[in-house]
Amino acid sequence: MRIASWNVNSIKMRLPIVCDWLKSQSPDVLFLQELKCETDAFPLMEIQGCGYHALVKGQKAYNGVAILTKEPAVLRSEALPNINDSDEADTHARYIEAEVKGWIVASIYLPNGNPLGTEKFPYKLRFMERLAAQAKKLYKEERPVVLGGDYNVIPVDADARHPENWRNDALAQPQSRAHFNALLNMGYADAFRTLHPDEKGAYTFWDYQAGAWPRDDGIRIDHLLTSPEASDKLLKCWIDKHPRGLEKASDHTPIIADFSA
DNA sequence: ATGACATATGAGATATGA
Repeated sequence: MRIASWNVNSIKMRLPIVCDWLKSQSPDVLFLQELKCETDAFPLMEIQGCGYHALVKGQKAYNGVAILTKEPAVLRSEALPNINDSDEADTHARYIEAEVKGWIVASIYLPNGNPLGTEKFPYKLRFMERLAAQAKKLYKEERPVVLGGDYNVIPVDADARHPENWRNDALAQPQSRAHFNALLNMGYADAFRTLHPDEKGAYTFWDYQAGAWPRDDGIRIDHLLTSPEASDKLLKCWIDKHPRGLEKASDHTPIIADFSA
């Protein structure tokens, strides 16, 4: 079982790169984020032409998530539940959950949360609370679960080339990290860190601006979190930097994990 | 340094990203 995640920053702009990557890496499951198109505008025919099924939760202009699978998948959810009935409905397309080959998988586009001091940061933290509640529910099913996506969290300073540049950023705030750690503390594993505990310079995002990519000024914010039943099967986890160097690249690059059976 | 890039929207600038 090969499961990957990639924030493509517009599926329409990235379609040729994504199709090439599907053919070369042949993942069983690929989580996509930042589709930036409505569900009906998703290039379904082209993806099917690459040999994949797609479950899509789109939205006009922003956000948008999908789960691509070789085998047909069954949709489980298109949004995180609210914790309190009084909470207003979340209109952002940031979560989609499915079952495929006995695995529970979810593609997550966690809010960025910047700038601090605006309503965007508490929205990020509330979203993370709702994610934790859903993660706990899935954990109790005692099945292989992979929660993958753009978490928009730099877990520790070692996950940034220049951590000092992120001190006042929502991605590295103690509250953001605490919510991320809550997922680990309830028993999910950060697949990449589990297999590469001391590796430095492992990044999944490089800004378009100021030559961040050629200077390797990156951060690790795309993660695959695995339940114990999935962690037990984890064989390999790596970041494929190649797509970030292509013409018309996304600012994120894929993270991939291989599991036994 | 609220800038540089990139993308979507809509048809010119503005919102969003991280």
